[in-house]
Parts: sequence; structure tokens; C-alpha cells
Amino acid sequence: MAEATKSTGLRERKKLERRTRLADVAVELFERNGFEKTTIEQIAAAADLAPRTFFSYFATKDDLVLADYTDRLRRILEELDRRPAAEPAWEALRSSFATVADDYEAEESRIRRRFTIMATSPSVAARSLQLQAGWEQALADALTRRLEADPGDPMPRLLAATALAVMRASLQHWLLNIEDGPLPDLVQRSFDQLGVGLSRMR
Amino acid sequence: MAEATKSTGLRERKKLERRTRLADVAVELFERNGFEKTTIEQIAAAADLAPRTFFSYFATKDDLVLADYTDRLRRILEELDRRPAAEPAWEALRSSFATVADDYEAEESRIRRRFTIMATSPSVAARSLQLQAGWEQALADALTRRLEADPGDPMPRLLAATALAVMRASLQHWLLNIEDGPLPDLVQRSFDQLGVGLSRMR
DNA sequence: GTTGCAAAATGCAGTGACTGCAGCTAAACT
DNA sequence: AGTTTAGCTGCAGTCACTGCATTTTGCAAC
Repeated sequence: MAEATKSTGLRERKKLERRTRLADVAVELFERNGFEKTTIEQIAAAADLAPRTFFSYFATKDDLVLADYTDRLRRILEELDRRPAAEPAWEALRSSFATVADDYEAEESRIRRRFTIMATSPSVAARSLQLQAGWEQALADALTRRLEADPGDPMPRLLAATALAVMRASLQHWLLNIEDGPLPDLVQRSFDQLGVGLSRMR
Repeated sequence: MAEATKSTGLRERKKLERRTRLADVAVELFERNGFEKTTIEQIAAAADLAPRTFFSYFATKDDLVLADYTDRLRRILEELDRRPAAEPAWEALRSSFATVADDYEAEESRIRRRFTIMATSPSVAARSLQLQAGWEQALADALTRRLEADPGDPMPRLLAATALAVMRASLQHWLLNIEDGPLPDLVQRSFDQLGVGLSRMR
């Protein structure tokens, strides 16, 4: 039972607890008063911390809303690694994103709340896209390794960009038209519709 | 000769001149001193305007770098409208983006300069992506009309998102690997590689 | 349990983007 | 010339975010 509980010490535990507490009270305040009208000072006060301390946990106010993005990317990459090497790249991407779609579906309320905030505060939406651009890079790298392609081959990046675009479009559609069925199905269908041409390669 | 010269009056002409002057001196300052280290005060001074006046021309400092984005979107939409209605959507998109690729190619130095600024100042990159998200919406709307699809049909958005992703990936590849040939060719090829599955629909 | 160390929290004093408001200048119209 | 009005300007203020100096606190060695 080496690292089952990763709370190595009190210090680490407190750190994590403070981070989640900040994110929690922040989202609550955002929903009550709006993102723009909530100041960092208020958030820090609600989390019982000094304003200055906020910035050792989050680089920007935007990041507060997108706290789990890092995990999400890791999840995609893990799933991608788990797919058999013989499987065509587009297939592997489809499966990986389907898994993530399951996660989203399971956390619908959280996702929806975030969507609401993004809809009214452009800076958060912008930051979200910027983080996704980082995902694109990471995905492209992973695909380059997977396909054993040249570092200069544009195909991995093209695949990564397209997959992310499909995911984003599906997510948005799902959030706005929930009657069209569960997200994983939507993602599957979208990937398939694009995939006819792609699944052939490798 | 009603609106051949759209300089209706002195007021309009001055307005336009000031706007371009601001953008010009700003880019110059950005290149010399870096984006972050250039203040709005300096820009206004260099353009011989009051700092407060800057904000009646540009909403944010970021927008200064992306001054021409609106035109670019209009261009894409115009080209799309110009394509024959019988042409499959993916084909039409490919042609439209190829035209824009020509524009980019012709303005390589400007594009490259902007790319450099974006690479070092994340907020500009984020803003750029956010504007592109607006393009996605506009493109999706145009495609919905073109395909006479239901307002709820996810396909137009999927097409729009994918096309933009392809364009972005191609552009980035072109900027980093100029030896791989002209941008329009790259765009064409990328569209084709994805298109096998798509060109069938409509 | 006391002592010494390092990480983290805090306080302070800034910088700079951006906003609202109120007054002024100059273009435009009669 | 006289009036209207769009747009420039100055001023005061808010707030995200930063660097630096200081204090607190978990932790480990003794």
C-alpha cells in the first residue's frame, strides 16, 4: 500500500485542500454574482486566504474555471496509449475521445455550469481555447510517435486538430440540444462521418 | 459614382487614417520592444493621440495585432457564396480556403510577423482563437443555409470546425516548414486527405 | 520538545489595461 | 454665422497581476 493514499504529509494535503476550496467557492460566487463582478479579493476571503496567496494556486482568474483541464488531457493521452498499436490512428482517436465523452456525460452539471460561465465571460472562453491548443500539440506529438512519422510530417497535427474540432463541435451541440441523445453517441457518429476517408490510412 | 470613393467626409477619412496609424506604429513598437513591454500610453504617444482615445479604436491591446481579422472572415464567406450551389460543401470549403490561402501567401511577411508576436504573448494567441470561434459560428450558419439543413443539424458546425482546424494546422505547418511548399498547395492537400469521406455528402 | 531548515502564506507597494464621466474641439449641417 | 453632434481628451477609479521582503508553519534531526 505504497501510494494508495497520496497524502504524503500534512503539507501536501493542505495544499490540495486549499486549491479545491478555492475552485469551489469561486464557482459558487461566479454563479451568484457573475464572473466579472467577482473579485479575487472576494474569492480569497471566501476561502479564508490572503488575496496574494490566490496566485500561488492559480495563475489567472480564468484558470479557476478550468481547473480540471490538465487531468482531462492526461486522460486522453492515456487512453490513446492504451489502444493497440495496430489500430488505425483515427479509430484510436475515436475510442479515446469516446472515453472522455463518457467522463463529460457523467459530470454533466459541472460541465454545463462551466459552459454558462464561458458564455458570459469571453476571457474564460479564450483561455479554454488556448489550453486546447496545447492539447493539440500534445496530441500531435503522441500521434507522431504512434505512427512513427517524421517530425516534419503534417499529418499527425492535422489528425489532432480535426479530432479536437470534432470533439468541440459535438460538445457544443450536446450542450445546446440535449434531446439529441447522449454525448458519447454523438461523438461516435461525428467521428464516423469524417472517418470514411481517414480510417484507411495506417 | 455614388460610393466609389467611400471617403464620405473628412471625419470618416480621419477615423480610418487614425486606426491604421495606430495599428502601424503599434506593430513597429511590438517588434522593437516586445508586446508586453509596450504600453498603450507609448502606442498612443507614437500615434500622436491621447491614451484614452486608443480605446475608441480598439477594444483591447490584443485586437491591435488582429486588426484585419474581420476582413478575412468576410472574404471566406464571400468566396463560399460564390461557389456554385451544386458543388459539394467540402469542395466549396476547400476552394474558399484556398483563396484565403492565396491572400496569406501574398502577405507572408505580415502574417509571419504576427505569428512571432503570438508565439511570445499568449493573450494575443488566445484572442485569435476566440475570434476564430466566431468564424466557426458564421461559417456554420452559412453552411446551414447552403445545405438547406435543419437549424439543429450538427453537420454544418462539424464541417466548419473541421475546415478551420485544417486551415489552422496547415498555416502553422507552413510557417514552421516553409520548405514544404506554398500554403495553397498545402491547404489543398490537407483538405483532400480528409475529404475522401466528406465529399460524398451532398 | 527544542532547534534549524525550507516551503508556503502574507503584506506592501507597485504597474498597466481598461472603464465611466464630464467637458471640450471641430466637423457637418442649416 | 449658428447649432448640432461625433468624437477627442483629461481625470479618477477599479482590478488583475507582479516582485520583494517578512512572517508563519510543516517537517525533520537531534
